[in-house]
Amino acid sequence: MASIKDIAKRAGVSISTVSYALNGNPKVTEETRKKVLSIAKALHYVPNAAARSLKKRETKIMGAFLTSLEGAFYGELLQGMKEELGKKGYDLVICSGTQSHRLLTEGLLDGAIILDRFFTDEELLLHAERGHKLVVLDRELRHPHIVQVLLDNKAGATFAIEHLIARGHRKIYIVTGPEGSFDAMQRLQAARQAVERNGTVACEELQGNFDQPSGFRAAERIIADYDGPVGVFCMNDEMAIGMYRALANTPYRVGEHVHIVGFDHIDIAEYVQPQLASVDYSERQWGAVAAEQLVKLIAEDGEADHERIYVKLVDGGSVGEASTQAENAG
Amino acid sequence: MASIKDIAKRAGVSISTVSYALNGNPKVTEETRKKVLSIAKALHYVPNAAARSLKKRETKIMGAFLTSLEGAFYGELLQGMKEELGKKGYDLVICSGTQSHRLLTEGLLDGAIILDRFFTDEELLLHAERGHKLVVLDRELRHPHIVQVLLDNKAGATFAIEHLIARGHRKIYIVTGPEGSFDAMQRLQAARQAVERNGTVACEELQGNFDQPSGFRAAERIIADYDGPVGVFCMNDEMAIGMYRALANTPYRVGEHVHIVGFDHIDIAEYVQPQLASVDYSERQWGAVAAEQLVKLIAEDGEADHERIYVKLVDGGSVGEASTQAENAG
DNA sequence: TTGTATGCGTTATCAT
DNA sequence: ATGATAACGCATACAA
Repeated sequence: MASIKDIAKRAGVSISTVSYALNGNPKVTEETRKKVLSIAKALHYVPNAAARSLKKRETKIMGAFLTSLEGAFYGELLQGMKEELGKKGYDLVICSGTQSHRLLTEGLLDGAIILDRFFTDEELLLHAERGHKLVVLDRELRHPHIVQVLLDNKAGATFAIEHLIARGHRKIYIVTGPEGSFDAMQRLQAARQAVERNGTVACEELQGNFDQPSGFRAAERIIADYDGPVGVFCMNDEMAIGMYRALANTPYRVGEHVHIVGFDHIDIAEYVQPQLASVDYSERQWGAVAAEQLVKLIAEDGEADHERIYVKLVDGGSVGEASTQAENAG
Repeated sequence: MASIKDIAKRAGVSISTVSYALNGNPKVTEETRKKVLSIAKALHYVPNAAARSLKKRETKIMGAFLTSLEGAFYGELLQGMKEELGKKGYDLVICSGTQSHRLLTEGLLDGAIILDRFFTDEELLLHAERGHKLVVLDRELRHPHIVQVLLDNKAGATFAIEHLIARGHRKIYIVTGPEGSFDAMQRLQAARQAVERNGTVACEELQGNFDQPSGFRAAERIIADYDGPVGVFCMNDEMAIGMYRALANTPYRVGEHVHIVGFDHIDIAEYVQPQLASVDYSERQWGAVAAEQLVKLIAEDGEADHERIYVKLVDGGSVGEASTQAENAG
């Protein structure tokens, strides 16, 4: 509650002298500087963020916007952002839900990283148009104040399909992501191309939406039509896990009857039996790169570049050779 | 960038009229109100958070402080907070790291929920003393401006130990949590009591710190001394998972030679084989209750109550009957 | 080296 | 019903 005014009174100087002393301005005497600082400490003085940012027109706070707080997925990503931003003197806050979009527009944030389908492109472009800086992780958006740091979805999906084909699978299911998802769209497009490049593969698409229940339902569909080993590309690991759960109650075995590749290589992928083959990338790096570009965008005003985060396939027992022995389950 | 001043100019009225119109003050004519609103929309007017909170001395933003952004643990908890706060007109931001503690002190937040061992008690008490409101989830702290919403750790630990004893185990290990952790301390204390209440049980404590590697190391210790089936209470699930990993490379089997109970009932607990018995509670409810109390504390100034979150034991194959057949592994 | 004065955008009090 | 004005806490250009 103590303000520079209170300090000024106690120190017998003016508020500007206090301000100078507090901000290390060399104009002030070492003596008065010390006096002011000691009084400030005694009064537990803390600068008021609202007043300072009203004046300086910056907050030194960046925001990360997520579609949801749930799921094991974002920890490393956020950690990567936080560390990188911390080095540059920024704090990071995580926001979620359309209600919190106001934090962006009301000027509480110096910049933001977006991984949130609840933002419309129009909303983001309007915000950029008003002079604010953004990094988008989940869409392609061209604007001088926006930089994209995108996963290499196409490479990942291609790896996944090619892995299944290399293991001899000629019947492949693709379990897709939710309608609005940019990642899902890119993965689907690349997966289709990979299938088509190989004329002999039969491919069927099942609608999913990145959560476990949708993977569970997809598995039920696959079982209903089962007449021999199949490959499945689940466009994320959550759905693959849902599929494991569904198959656990049946005579069908992962890696034997149903061969699964996921995407994201989340922690659980390492613990399920058999281990889930999945497309992997460094979440931490993704976050760090995004943060780095955002700071650049703000500091150098427009000199930041779009970036791509590379992926690789991590093998696992969830994909075996397509063999005719497995035609009958159990 | 447009301010009420700009709107006033365009509308040919004073800034106070604009302010009234924008805030729905009935003193202003319906006609001018409409004009002001339409101009505001045309100018993409957004109120400036810094100016408003400088004046009103509130931000309508609450903060949740976490020790780390990593780990699958906090999703539901935060969701519970966000939903509850949203209903009451508050936004929630998630913060982590000592650097971000400034957001608290600088008045950017109307209140905060603390689950972060990097805060010292002194720091929190000082903050409360300055008039701010806090809910703590990870310590006991008595102050008129602080309310506690704590897990019933003692009941949980007691359940865990009693479960092992009920299954016939007479040799029990307790894998503890990190030094500073309030939850760990409470669990340990209750576990010791539960053991002592039953005179015939041999008990040994192994130091852990809530992460997987420490569970892994504890398992190695247990194996080294193995001479018959043992019960293990891992004070959280992460360490239990680490133990699973360690045992996977040995002839010892979970639920046969080493019988494990965890705490938190995290998602992975359902996917490991055999399923991990663990102390469960509703994260979502925990978050919602914390949020509710925080709002109360701010609105009614001191009329909020300390709350306790109840727990229950979820059984799993990780604990079987203590049987002498299992004395020799493999 | 220090003090005075102004303005950031808003709300709110007091006139008119 | 509307306008002029002060105040919130801080930074800073300018005066002394």
